[in-house]
Amino acid sequence: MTIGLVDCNSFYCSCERVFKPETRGRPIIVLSNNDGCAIAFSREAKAIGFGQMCEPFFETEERIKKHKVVVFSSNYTLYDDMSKRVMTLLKNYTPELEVYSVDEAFLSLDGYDHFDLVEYGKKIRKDILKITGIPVGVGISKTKVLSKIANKLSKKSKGVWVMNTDKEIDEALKNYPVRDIWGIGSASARKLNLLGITTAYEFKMYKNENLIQKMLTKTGREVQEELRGVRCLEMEEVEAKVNIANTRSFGKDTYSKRELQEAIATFATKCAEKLRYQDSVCYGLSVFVHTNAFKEIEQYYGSGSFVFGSGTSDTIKIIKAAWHVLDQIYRPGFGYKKGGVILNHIVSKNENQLNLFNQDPSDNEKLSNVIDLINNRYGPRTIKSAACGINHAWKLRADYITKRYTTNWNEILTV
DNA sequence: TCTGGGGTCCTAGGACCC
DNA sequence: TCTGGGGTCCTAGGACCC
Repeated sequence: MTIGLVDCNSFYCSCERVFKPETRGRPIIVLSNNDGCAIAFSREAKAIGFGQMCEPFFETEERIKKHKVVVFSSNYTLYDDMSKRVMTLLKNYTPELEVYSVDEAFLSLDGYDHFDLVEYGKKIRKDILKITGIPVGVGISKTKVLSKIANKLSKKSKGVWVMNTDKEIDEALKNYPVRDIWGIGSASARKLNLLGITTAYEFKMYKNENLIQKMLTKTGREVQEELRGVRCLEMEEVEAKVNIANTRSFGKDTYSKRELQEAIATFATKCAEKLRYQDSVCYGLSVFVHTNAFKEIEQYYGSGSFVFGSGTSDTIKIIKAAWHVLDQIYRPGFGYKKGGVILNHIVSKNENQLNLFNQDPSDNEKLSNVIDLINNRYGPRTIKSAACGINHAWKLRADYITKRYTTNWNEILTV
């Protein structure tokens, strides 16, 4: 019974660093969409006091200058591609890989007990670094929750941490704050503190399981069992998404309905592409727009939803529905700062039920598929609905964006 | 005065994650 | 001037059914 967790160190920063080797050893931060706030920090940046998730960028500019921090806008095209490379390599080290997020994956290592797991972890690290340029940490233990902890401890040693005996595990848990356990957030940590529990070890040993179930629900109870080495969270197949969203802050306050329509159409298009990519259809969507919550002005938050007669993944249909909702929620006079489209009630294309009373033949699957093909070959948005507009006055800021070195021939690295 | 019992389905909201 | 985005799971409670 062994599970490994491989996690890329400061992933976004590391991706940028691969193509800018001159930034080695220098503090790096990566900004969120719209250059709004800091979301990723290199080790050097953490060492000089950065690291607070979502700290507003403009409030840190002084410190950034002072420490000569290298700043990047986020470049998700690059990060996604680098992520795929890392994950593809990781498949070589396990019969079963669960990609948990863009920068981490669980490896089933059942039956590897006779291996020298520390050496195995070191090999994984070395190979990934050599081939992709991304440094990773490897944690190995009995359950997912424990391997998460092992992974965190790996960052403070040489990148690999294995704990498989009860002694090794208890020793680690005694110094591990309950708040830092995977699955225990601030609300649960507060409740556990009330019971006098502050370390992972105390949580593991706490005997009143019924109370834990009551206070932290099933989720919290499973975490407790996992700390005890009992597997509750299995390796999972990566399943199709149940909700698909595309939401953005606008670069400026937006008053014009026309501009909102363009933004909403763009979000809807993006959602529909993701939907088709996973061979699904949706039965409903919701749309929201709201004013700038940070300003002391009259606020308005509008949202509404739409239900389709039968499942669809047709971009045109989805845009029309989203606009219909926008018509209902738009109030003139407000400066909108944020908006989004969320698709829900998603099922596999094969399970789509046609509606007896509403057999809509306009669902143009072929058209959407051809558009996808063209956009895949010639670049995103080569062809799009005119509804999305051209100028994108609402567009976000990205003043420090790097090139798409690995996915676009025109932006390939020059040496 | 007193008001059954056993279900299912859906949704909103909380909590958590990266 | 400026404040991110995209997900999952669980539970309680309402609506509804027989």
